[in-house]
Amino acid sequence: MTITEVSKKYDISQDTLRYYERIGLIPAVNRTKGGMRDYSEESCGWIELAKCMRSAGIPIEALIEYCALAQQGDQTITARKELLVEERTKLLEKMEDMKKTLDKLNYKIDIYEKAEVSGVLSWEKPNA
Amino acid sequence: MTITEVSKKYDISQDTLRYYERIGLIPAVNRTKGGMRDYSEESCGWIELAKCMRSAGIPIEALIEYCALAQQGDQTITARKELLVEERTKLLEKMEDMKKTLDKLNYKIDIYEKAEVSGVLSWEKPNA
DNA sequence: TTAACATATGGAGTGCACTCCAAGTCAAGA
DNA sequence: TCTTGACTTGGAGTGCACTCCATATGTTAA
Repeated sequence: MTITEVSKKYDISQDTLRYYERIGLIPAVNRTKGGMRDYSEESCGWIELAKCMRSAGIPIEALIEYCALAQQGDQTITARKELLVEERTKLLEKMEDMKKTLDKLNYKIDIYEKAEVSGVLSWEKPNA
Repeated sequence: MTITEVSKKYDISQDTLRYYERIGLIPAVNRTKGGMRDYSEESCGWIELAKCMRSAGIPIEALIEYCALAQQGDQTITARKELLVEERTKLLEKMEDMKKTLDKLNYKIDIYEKAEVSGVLSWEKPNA
């Protein structure tokens, strides 16, 4: 696959794809004789993984380390697992924060909806 | 309350507290005759709200707009509600992304745990 | 009063994650 | 072959959200 195809398939800019490869967030991509990138099935797998992890805010640093470990073979299985467990813990914490914020948002939206009917907001607490 | 007290109470740096006020993410804080900040109960409510919203990644821009609207009185109730609804939608989308990532993380961790026992990882798919 | 410390301001600097650009190379159709 | 457009690299620039700094002024205990 060309970079244009991969870019469209995963909705990631070509600049970002090149950037990810340059910093080692994904392993080096195969090239044609001319030097153009030719994404294999496996490269696409890495792109998909990168997109998924980044969409959840997993830091670039952690993903670079994961990629480096993965390229060192089976003796890094434990290290990789620990890295993922650590990121999972952080992710769970973030999700809890977001749940709390969601509750607050729901509460405030509810108040505003009632206020739209009654016309006043005097009973709103700023920190509710 | 002094800025030091508020900083400790909400675990936000004094720099960040001043920054939030300067950019209008919270309304102006009362001052003593000498010009020092004297946080009221209401100011603390705003700080708490800011902390909660920011911890979920709600962008600064949106919070500045919300704060500006809130200071204009009851005629901005609908606008404020719409702003919150929009942010809630984005938050929900982010939470879904995170859920997907969590599932993938769980799946991969599970694979690594099994591999630790069997000693090989040959059956791992990169994009699983 | 005076030393020591807290707080004020405006502006510069940082870290992260892209994103854009210039200059050159490769590839495919007329 | 020539033109057009896709692709290459290294490096500079951007946007967001702080974070730090220098200098000055306020506050408090001795």
